[in-house]
Amino acid sequence: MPELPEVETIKNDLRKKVISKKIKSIKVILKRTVKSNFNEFLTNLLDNKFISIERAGKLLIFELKSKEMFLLVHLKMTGQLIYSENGRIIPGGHADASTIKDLPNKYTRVIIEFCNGGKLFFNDTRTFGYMKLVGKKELDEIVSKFGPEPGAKEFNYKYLKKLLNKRTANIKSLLLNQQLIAGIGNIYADEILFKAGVAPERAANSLDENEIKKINIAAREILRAAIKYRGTTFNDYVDADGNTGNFLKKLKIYGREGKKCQVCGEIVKKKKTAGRGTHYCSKCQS
DNA sequence: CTTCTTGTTACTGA
DNA sequence: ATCAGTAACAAGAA
Repeated sequence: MPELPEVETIKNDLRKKVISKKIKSIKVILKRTVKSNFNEFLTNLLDNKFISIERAGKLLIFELKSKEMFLLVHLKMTGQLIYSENGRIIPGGHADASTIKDLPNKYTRVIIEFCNGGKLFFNDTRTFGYMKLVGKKELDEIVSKFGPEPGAKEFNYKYLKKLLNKRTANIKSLLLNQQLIAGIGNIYADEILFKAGVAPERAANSLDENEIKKINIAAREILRAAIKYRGTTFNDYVDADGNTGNFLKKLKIYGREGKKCQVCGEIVKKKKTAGRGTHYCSKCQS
């Protein structure tokens, strides 16, 4: 489940690999993955090059050199973007062994080939992810809908307080709302609330100053640490070299249902909140 | 066989 | 406007 730290890792990896390389060919294996007009998609990308890669929440934005066009890539739950040269994955200089053996594989939906022979594989088991070409105006509309990211200056106590004050919804659903805060998904929402000591079902407007501050700080710290560890691989996530992330072993609550809480020893529980599987410690979180 | 998994959008009824 | 719940999308794991 790529969330902000995973998409950030891929972005940083790909910047070193595909910027300024001329696009030689595009192979669209599953048409439905490409949300743009098919011929437009091809003609705008061919012989073009990416000049920058940015990220808004969980959305990747590849800026194209000509025509002020942008390639958007959303990985949704199972999407992967893996770059390889000469059929081999180029190690990015970090420890974990690659989990990807064969490329393309049965889940490869799009291949972008560059003039140096390098290929960018878009794999996606469940095919919810997409690629889409947009102009500047449409890009701005999309990006303007995202709330501030936990790492941004605007994401401070004042912002959070104002946001939560007037809302009765449970805090977890608001952490997951990309229009309010961009980049948090199910794994990090649970981790943030555990670290903050706040129960996921608490009504946002019932949180006191101290709890809001704790959530604010926990969000910043957990996402920063997860980026440092190159993200969490729970199921499908790999970085641009096909390597798994290293934050899984740092998770304190997500996926630990039935195990002992690492802080107090209570059994970690799981239930559905905000429509998602939600892990929590009934002793540490209230 | 059923149930569960999740990012996002859409829809319902409150 | 906000909210909780659900479906949809899809494919695999358990």
